[in-house]
Amino acid sequence: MFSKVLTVDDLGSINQGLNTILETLGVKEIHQSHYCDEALLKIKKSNMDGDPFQLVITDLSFKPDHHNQKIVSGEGLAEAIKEEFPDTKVIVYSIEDRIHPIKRLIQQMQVEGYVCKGRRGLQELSEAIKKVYEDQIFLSSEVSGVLHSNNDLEIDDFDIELLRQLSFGLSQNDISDYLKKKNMTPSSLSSIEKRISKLRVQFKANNVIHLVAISKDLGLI
Amino acid sequence: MFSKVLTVDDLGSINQGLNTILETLGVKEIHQSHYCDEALLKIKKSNMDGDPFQLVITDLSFKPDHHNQKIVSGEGLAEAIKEEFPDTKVIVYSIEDRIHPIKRLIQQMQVEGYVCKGRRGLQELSEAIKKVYEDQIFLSSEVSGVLHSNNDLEIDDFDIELLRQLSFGLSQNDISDYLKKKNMTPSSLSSIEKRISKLRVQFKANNVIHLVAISKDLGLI
DNA sequence: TATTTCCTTACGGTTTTCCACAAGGACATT
DNA sequence: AATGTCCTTGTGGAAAACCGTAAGGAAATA
Repeated sequence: MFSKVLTVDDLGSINQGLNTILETLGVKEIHQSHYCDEALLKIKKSNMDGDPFQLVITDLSFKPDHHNQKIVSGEGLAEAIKEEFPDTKVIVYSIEDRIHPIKRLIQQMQVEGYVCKGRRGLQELSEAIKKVYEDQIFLSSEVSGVLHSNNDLEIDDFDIELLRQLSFGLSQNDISDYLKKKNMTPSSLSSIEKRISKLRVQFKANNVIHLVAISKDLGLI
Repeated sequence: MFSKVLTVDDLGSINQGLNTILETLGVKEIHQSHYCDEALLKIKKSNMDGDPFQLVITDLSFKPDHHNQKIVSGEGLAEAIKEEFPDTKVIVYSIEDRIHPIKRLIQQMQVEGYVCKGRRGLQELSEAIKKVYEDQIFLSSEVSGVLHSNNDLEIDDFDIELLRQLSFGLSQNDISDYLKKKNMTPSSLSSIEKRISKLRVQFKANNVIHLVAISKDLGLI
């Protein structure tokens, strides 16, 4: 079993349930952080000392504070960890149950596990830790369909940016001008119409309002 | 101090931090529920037995389950409690930090306190319990501006319904027809345009897409 | 009763979105 | 070189949204 684990959340108190799980599994050293920046520092230090954390368990959402933090979310933390210390295993443990952000964590950030907080959260977290220790990926039963549902596989960064600009209230003409100014392609009004139309078909949206609402519900934007 | 308190969340394990707070404050009887329906049953029973819960502390979001529940959210639970047992104090303790849902809890549901989960969550919860015991209302510092910001005071149920229908992809014409069919007033296309225009001004939205996006961010819909 | 105010409804004109079709260019295959 | 495919861009017309103006009606006020 892992011998040195870091847990990161913004509870402001020790997370007793989580600690108990880790102790039960035989983890010797259990450390805690309440801030992402502090967590990353601890991880760096442990690596410099030659005694790195083998596993990091982090929440996703951290409330802002009077302290200004560079990293403000578990997603950012996961990204930073995987960039600098790709061998450190990461399990994300959060209330989030929307497909897209989780897919992003697994596919882009390459985290080893995702567990939904909730009724079976701690049980699943225990399973997740065991699986990850055996070099497997673990996904909560609630979101196990994430990797197979190729519903939004063909949605690229351009689409996301398009949806974001739309949700900011730009007209399709505005977006076209914006893209032309930045010399990005495609930028024609016609192309933008086409993309939006494609997205609307994919998400079965009646119009752009509906499309943006769906995108927000899915956590796409 | 309260002597009999019920806590409701879907953690699936005892919430040790919360229990400790309650014990420290001198609460004798601490009960727990993991489902809203079960919580309401316990409250009913305690009232029938002549030994009612004096305070209920509940989360807002409960993950659905294989059990089908009548009440699926803390908001519904608060509503049911206040309807049937208006003397029972209710404090909501949740991650939610959007203004509107919280305003709704305080103003519509008449709950006595709202505490944001987060860094200072448990400390604030302790303060909240003491305040509520003294017949005062308590709001987390994060959301203390809620009651004064009269930004959306003049938004009524019609507006909400309008925004919801828009987010479902109905055209303004569709909505007009829908309202006419239900003999609801106003129902004319012109009135709908007017309402939407008013909302757009209030929220400084460039178009309906923007308006719906903002409404979703605020938790209005 | 007369007046004011507010809300609903209607109408016309402009802008934007929606949609089908078509032309041009980049790239790979034959 | 010729062909086909994919992507980008353009065009035109119908539908919907946007915006100002105005008429009608209900309730409150004088």
